[in-house]
Amino acid sequence: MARPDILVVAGPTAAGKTAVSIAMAKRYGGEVVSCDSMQLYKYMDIGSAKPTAEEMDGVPHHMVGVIDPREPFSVAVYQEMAKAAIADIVSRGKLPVICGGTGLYLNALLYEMDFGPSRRDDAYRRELEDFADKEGNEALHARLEGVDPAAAARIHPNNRKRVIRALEAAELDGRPLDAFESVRRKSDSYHARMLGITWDRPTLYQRIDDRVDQMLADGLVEEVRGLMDMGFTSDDIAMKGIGYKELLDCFAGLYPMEEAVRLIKRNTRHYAKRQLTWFKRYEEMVWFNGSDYPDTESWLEDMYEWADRRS
RNA sequence: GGUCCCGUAGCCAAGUGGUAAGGCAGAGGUCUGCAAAACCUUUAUGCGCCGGUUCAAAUCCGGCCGGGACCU
Repeated sequence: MARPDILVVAGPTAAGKTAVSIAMAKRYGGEVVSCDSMQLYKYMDIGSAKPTAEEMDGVPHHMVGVIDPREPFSVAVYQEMAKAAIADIVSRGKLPVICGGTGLYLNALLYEMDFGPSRRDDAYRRELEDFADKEGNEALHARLEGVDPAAAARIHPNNRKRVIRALEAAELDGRPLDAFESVRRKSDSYHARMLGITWDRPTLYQRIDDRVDQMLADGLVEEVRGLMDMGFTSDDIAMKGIGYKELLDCFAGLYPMEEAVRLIKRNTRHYAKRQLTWFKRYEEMVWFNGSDYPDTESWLEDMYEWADRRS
């Protein structure tokens, strides 16, 4: 049985992944599998820039609005669910179009990442957190050095989250993170064609600013208020998303609305930059820079041509 | 016209004689269970301009330019 082909559309936020992935799905008889850590959640529509029913234009979408923000979620769960969705699409003879903004989640599909049984232990994490508060980051890092020297060498002592996760894996799971490195290779489950979309930096940043303004005009404030009414607080993981956390802090009286908007734009720019750094690592990715084209049509035309050639 | 204060990176800003803190923005990067997260690296041969004093000046002196306050 031939490996199923999948098409990956990746790029920084606000580049236009949604429109491109839907256009691709329509042209090649595909269905979109979202690879986005925020669009997964229910009730968070405007702030996570979910495609509207109108935008979807009849193209089925998977992994969008399927998780309650209260549920614990992780990349391991994403991997399992997304792979099932891809298998389902392939079984129906359709093309899975992975629309990706979350690098780690994309890696979970493209690489042989074995997460094993769930070993997340919040109590243990808290214990390590307390230890670090009292003894310092260096002391925590030294503990890791004792059980998983390779991981300790890779993780900066200040990166407490990672140090704690590595300790959790080594001490609780008995499987040092370093063991995963050996299986860190390209997955042979899929033959992925990688399409990267981007813009010149100033244009991308302008698009981000404009989109944030649009989200506010579309009712982001009301959406966040609604989530607060449902009982969500800034402690909830899903509320750590850009646009949500700033507005929550604003409502809590930490700063005025004007400042919240400024922070949302700035944080989104930072995020876009990190995404770009992540996606640059995919050498097989072919980039299409929207700034090189006079209009969306010619931009898409070039992508179609590339896709036709590679098919 | 006079008196006083201020002028340090794109922005905020410390530094009052010994060879330019820090923060923000920007740029680059890391990445196997919170990833829209977390973390790392990097940014002034230069302190408004010109001259002087000194072994040594962002720091002291003089002049000029620019901004502000007050007085007439």
